[in-house]
Parts: sequence; C-alpha cells; structure tokens
Amino acid sequence: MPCLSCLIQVPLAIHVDGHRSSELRKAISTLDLTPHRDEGRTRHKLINSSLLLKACIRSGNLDLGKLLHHKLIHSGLPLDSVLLNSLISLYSKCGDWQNALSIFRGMGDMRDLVSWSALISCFANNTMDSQALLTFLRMLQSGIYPNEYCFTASIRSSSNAQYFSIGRVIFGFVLKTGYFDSHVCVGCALIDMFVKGSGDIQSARLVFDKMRDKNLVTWTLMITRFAQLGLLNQAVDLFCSMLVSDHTPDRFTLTSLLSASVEIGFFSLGKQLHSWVIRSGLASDVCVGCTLVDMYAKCAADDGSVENSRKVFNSMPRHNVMSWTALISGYVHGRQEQEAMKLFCNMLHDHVAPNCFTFSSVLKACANLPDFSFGKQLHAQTIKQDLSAINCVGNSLINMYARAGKADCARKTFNILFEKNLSSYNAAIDANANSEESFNHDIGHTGIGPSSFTYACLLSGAACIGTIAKGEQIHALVVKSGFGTDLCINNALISMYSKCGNKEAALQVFNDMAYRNVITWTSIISALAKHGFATKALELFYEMLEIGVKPNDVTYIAVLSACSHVGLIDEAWKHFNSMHYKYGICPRMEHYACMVDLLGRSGLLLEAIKFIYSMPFDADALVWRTFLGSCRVHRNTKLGEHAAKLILEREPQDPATYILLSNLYASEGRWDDVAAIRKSMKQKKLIKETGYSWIEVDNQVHKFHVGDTSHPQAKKIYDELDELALKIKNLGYIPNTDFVLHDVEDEQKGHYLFQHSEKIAVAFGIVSIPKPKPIRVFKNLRVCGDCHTAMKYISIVTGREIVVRDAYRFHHIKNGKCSCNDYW
DNA sequence: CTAGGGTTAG
Repeated sequence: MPCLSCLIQVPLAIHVDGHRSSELRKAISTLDLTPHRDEGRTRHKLINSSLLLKACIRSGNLDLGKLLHHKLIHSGLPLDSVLLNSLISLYSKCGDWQNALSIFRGMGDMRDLVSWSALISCFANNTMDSQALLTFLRMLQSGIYPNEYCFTASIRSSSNAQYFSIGRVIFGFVLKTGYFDSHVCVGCALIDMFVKGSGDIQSARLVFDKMRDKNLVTWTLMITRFAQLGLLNQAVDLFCSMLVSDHTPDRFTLTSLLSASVEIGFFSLGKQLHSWVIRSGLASDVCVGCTLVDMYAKCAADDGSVENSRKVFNSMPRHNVMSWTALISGYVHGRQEQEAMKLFCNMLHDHVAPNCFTFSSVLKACANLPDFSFGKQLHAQTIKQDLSAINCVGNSLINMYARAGKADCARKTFNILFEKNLSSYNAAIDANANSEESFNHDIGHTGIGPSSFTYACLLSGAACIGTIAKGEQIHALVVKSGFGTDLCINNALISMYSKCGNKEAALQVFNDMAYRNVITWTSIISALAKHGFATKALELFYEMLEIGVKPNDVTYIAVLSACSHVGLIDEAWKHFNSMHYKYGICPRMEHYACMVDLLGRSGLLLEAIKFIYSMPFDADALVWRTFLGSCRVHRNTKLGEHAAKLILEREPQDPATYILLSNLYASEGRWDDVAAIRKSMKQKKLIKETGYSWIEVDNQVHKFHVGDTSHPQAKKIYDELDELALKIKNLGYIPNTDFVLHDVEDEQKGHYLFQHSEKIAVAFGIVSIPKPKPIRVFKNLRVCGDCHTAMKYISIVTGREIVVRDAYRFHHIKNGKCSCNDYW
C-alpha cells in the first residue's frame, strides 16, 4: 500500500472556475477607487464596484468580495444603498451574519425595503429563524410594507416546526395581499413550510394545486418532496403530469427521482430514467452522473456486477468527490476491497480531495483487509482533516477497530465523537463485545432507542463472556421491547445460549421460531456440533436440505466440525466432496482445516499431511496449527516439528506455536528442548497467552489464574480441592503429569496439577452453586487433559454435571463420561 | 441590490 500522506495534500487547492476567477481578481485589484472631484466619475466608480461585487456573489467567490469590501472602506467613497445592500448579501452567503448585521445597523436612514429583505434572508439562510421573524416584525412596525422577498424569507423561517403557527399567520397575510398568485417563489416557500414545518404533504400538494403559475422549479420541488418522503408513486405520477403540461425535466428533477428510486431499491425505474437522461443530453451533468454511478453501484447486489457503475463513471466528462465516492462505495459493498483501495489512490492522484463519505467507505474496506496498517494511515488522515469526530467517519473507524479487535482504540474514537447516534453506540458495543465493558454503555440514558442490531451486539457480547445471566436479561428485554420475533436477534439468541453452555435453551429458541433462514440453521447445527451432539446436528442439516434451504460456506464448516468432533470420517468426506458440485461452494482454508482436524484427531497423520499437500492452494498457519495439535495428541514429534517450522515461516511471532511445540517436547521428557524454546521466546519477547478460567455465580463473573489465591473464598476453595483430590484418587484417578512442564518430582507435579485454573473454578462452583444446577466453567485456552480426566471423576464423586467451554468446544461431563467421548 | 429545486456513509 502506498503512503497516504504523499498522496493527500491538505488543504487541497480549490479550482472553481479558475479562468474567470483570475479575471475577476485582476479587475478588483486594479480597480482605482480614489475619490474624484468630478461627481460623475465618482458615481461611475461606484457602479463599477457594484457590478464587480455582484459578480463575486454570483460566482460564489466570497474571498474576492471581501477584498473588494476592504478596498471600498479604505477608499473614502460615499457608499450608496445599492452597494451596501449587496454587501449584506455577500456576508449573508458567507455565513458571516455579524458583518451583515453591522452593515445594516450602520446604514441608518439609508435602509430601504431591499436592506430589510436582505437582512431577513440573511437570518433565514443561517438558521436563525427567530431573528428572521423578529426582523420581519420590526420592519412591519417601522411602517414598511413587505414585498415578495420578505415573504419568502420569513415563510422559510417558519418551516422550523417551532414557528409553524407563525407561518400559518403569514400564509393568511400572503393570501390577502395577492402575492401568492403573483410570485412563484412565495408558493414554493409555502410548500416547504407545510412539508418541513408540520410534515403535512397533503396541504403542500393543495398549495401546489392552487398555484396559478407553476414553473419547472415548482414542479421539481413538489416531485422531490414526494420522493424524499418515500412516496415514489405520487412522485412518478406528478412527473408524468409535468411532462403532459409541457415542462422538460432538468438535472434537478432527474437526480431527485433517481436517488429516490435507488433509496427504495426500485432499480427498474432508475434504469428507465437513465434512458431519459441519455436522450435529453443530461448525461454530461456531474450530479446526474453521480446519481447514476451510485444507482448501478447499489444495484450491483441484484445484477452481480459493479461494471455498469464503472461504465457510467468512465463515460462522465468530469469527476468530483461524489462520483469517485459512489464508485468506490460500490466496490466496497461488493467486497472488492483491493479494487476500492486502488480507485481511492487513483482519485488522490487526480487531485480530488476525499470527504467524510469517502473516508467512511474506504475505512469500511480497510476493516475487511488483512493488513491493518492502511487503516491506521487513514485514521491519521481523518484527524489531519478534522473529520475523525464526525459521525459517519467516526462510526466507520470504530467499526474498523472492532474488527481488528482493538477495543481500546475503538473506545478512544468513540469518546471524541461530536455527536453520538445509534450507530455510534452499536459500533462501540460491538467493539467491546468481548469484554464486560460493553454492558456499561448504558444506551438507556441517551434517549436513543436501541435497535435490533444493538440487541444482537449485546447478545454476542454476553456469548463471548459466557455470562448466561446477562444473556437472559437481554433476552427478557428483547421480548419486552417487541423484538421477540426479529430474525437476527433470534439467531443471536441461539448462539448466545449455545456459547453460554445452555444447549437446551438454544434448541428452545430454534423450535419457537416462525421464520428461519440459513443463518438460523447454521447456528443451531454449529451449536449442536460444539456440544458434541453430532448426530442431532447432521439430522438437522438433512432436514434443512429437505425443506429447501440452501446451505452456505459457514453451514459446511459447522457440518464438517460436527463430523470432526465425533470422528465421522466417511460422512465428512461425503459433505466435503459434495459442497462444490451440489451447491457451488468452493472449500476455503477453514474447510480444509476442518478435514485436517478430522484426519489428525483420528490419528491418520500421514493421510492428513498428504491431504495438506494436495490442497489447491498453499496451506496457511491455521491448517498447520491444526495439524500440529494432532501431532501433540498422538505424540508424533517428527511431524510436529515439521509443522511448527512451517507455521513459524508464516507467522514468526506466534507464541501459540512455540507453546504447542514445547508441550510436544515436554510430553516426551525432552526438557532441554523445552528450555531452548522458552529461551528463544524470551529473546523474541513473545508472551504466552496466560490461561485462565471463569465461572458465573449469582450474576457475577469470577476469574481464576493458575494457583490463584486472590479470591476472598480461596481457603474454602482449596479445602474443597484437597478433599476432591483425595476422593478421586481413591476411585482410581492417576495424575497425568505430561501436562506439567517443569522437570520436577512426580509427587510435586501432582500438586501443580491441582492448581490449574479450571480445577479451581470447578471447586468454586461446587461450593457455591446448589445441586442440581450444572456447573458451567469457561476457559480461554484448550482444557488441559489431566483436568478433563479429573473432572470426569469429580462428576462421579459429587454427582454434579460439569459443562466446560474451552477455546474449541464444549464438554458436557456427567457420571464420569464426557460428551466429547475423549475425542478432542 | 433582496427569494425557490438535486447527489455521496452506517
């Protein structure tokens, strides 16, 4: 990826009509404004200034206007009302109402009707509606009779719902004066007053129908308001009436209709309008072009290709930020991130400055890119351009950090947002879903109601931590707030209950659902697979196929892992081979990894390695890590070393591989090799992910490390552990000291084993959770083999059911047996 | 000299 700061020059020079603006600048700077004793000559100078000022206002070149103002003040010329009124208008358009007002105040007796109109418009333009209406009132009080300009401006200010009642009074006034019939602009303002001030499109339509003279602008305005309210039928009807009454639609009419049809996904209408655009010669208009690029980009999901969007883009004579952004967004939505980033660079090469929408889109692409560095560069650029705190950019940044697992960066970005909307909260909740912090985003106090996405994120957060109490609370909230039948939420509920260890509740949700999609089926199949109920999982898979739900790539991962967890080799081969020819799904790396896992677990190490080398693409670290895990279980150091070497070639900084290899050496008593690995890890400053376990008791999550004595009830827990150790030894439990890495006496090793975090968590569960509730323990890494054995004995001596969720799967341990059949 | 309509993100 290229370096962004080389490409983006901040601030970018604005070339607005460069040719004419340079002429204007020359005319202003060479303008001689020294007063002349001949009155006629002085008058001529004032007229010239007035003409130049008008040119500045019309071309929107406000800087040159200010320059001219400056020259006029210092010239000592006696400025007339026409010039001063123009200056008010200039400042009004700059948003500089203070200067406009001070000119107005300085005018004294020179104020005329135009000055008042200009000031009222100035307040109306700058969303100072109360000031506009007060100025209108003051004007009436000082005995000046309003004209159509004053009416349009004050009606515009009454479009603010707060002042709608004043607007109705002005409406009555207008009807009496006859301005309604004689001036189109007044009618237009009234249409907007009803739509924006009270959402009353019917009255707006009535105003429209009663207008005597209607021009193109009036028709377009009415059509646009219908379109913006989603009333596309009425907009199209009106469009037809407009054609019948012999008005030719222009670029405004068409962009407005086009964007409305895109908004509701009515692409066939959009395509018809495109043909109109071509016939009417509007295709060269930048704005119309932008909307068309956007339309074809958005209907790419329907016709499967961004190419049409690109064709329109290529045919445009000129481009701006919007056309670039529309096309880039199309590629981002089509998951062609590389192409989107390429276009983004092209856009910068073309000296088009990105805006907040562009950043929002490209950041979304970055969230899906494996390389995180480009996203960080973009973040820096948004900060440089003061855009990072704007909603649409900030929310995308939070999403990106959420994807990258950088919850702290996401939180920092969230904190500096100017204004937090529902998307911001959802993004932040999503980013922190893996930590308890997500529940501290108290959306209830913000006045923003939660959406189904909010609940889905909260549920996935609860699922990650495994806090079933929180999960149940959210479930209750979902039902209470009327989201009980929402498909996405129900899917999230299935995986929440599954990941919290309550397979029955997951099935309950599944059975109660009236509508199910492929995600629903995949979730339940995957849930059953992880809990060791492969037969039931496959049954549901066949049921799903029978009722005609088409499986996707994720479904097959669930199916293959179901087979893998119980060692159904033939069944797995059947599905692996059929996924492509039956459903056109190409096996991805993850599918191959599932097969390697299956073969490896079954001890078919040679077949597994043959399979890896027969893959159509180079196996990645995930595949080799899976294989290495099997080598450890089946104690094949030679193949294990081979796998580890290949993983470290791909991911030299991966501590998990060192640990797996070191465990492999340890199980063979090769302590020198273990020490060498530890030393090399230390040199590389790699930190092993520390193992820990947790358990939820009375709504509280209790977390334990190896040999943890920090818990307030530590004494009680260790007493229980001692007692359990004694009981299960009598039953025949022999500590498996392979799982202790230190080169110490066996007696000592047994002692270390009883300090493992999962055993501590189980002991705590036994003393604090009453029978017959199951004890649900969670571990961040894979559960240790000795702990697994010990827990089976513990389930016998205590008569308790123990459910362990480790990094890979669930173990339901009851009466000395585990749902994984010791096959893990 | 003062007034009215359109496009892009999640």
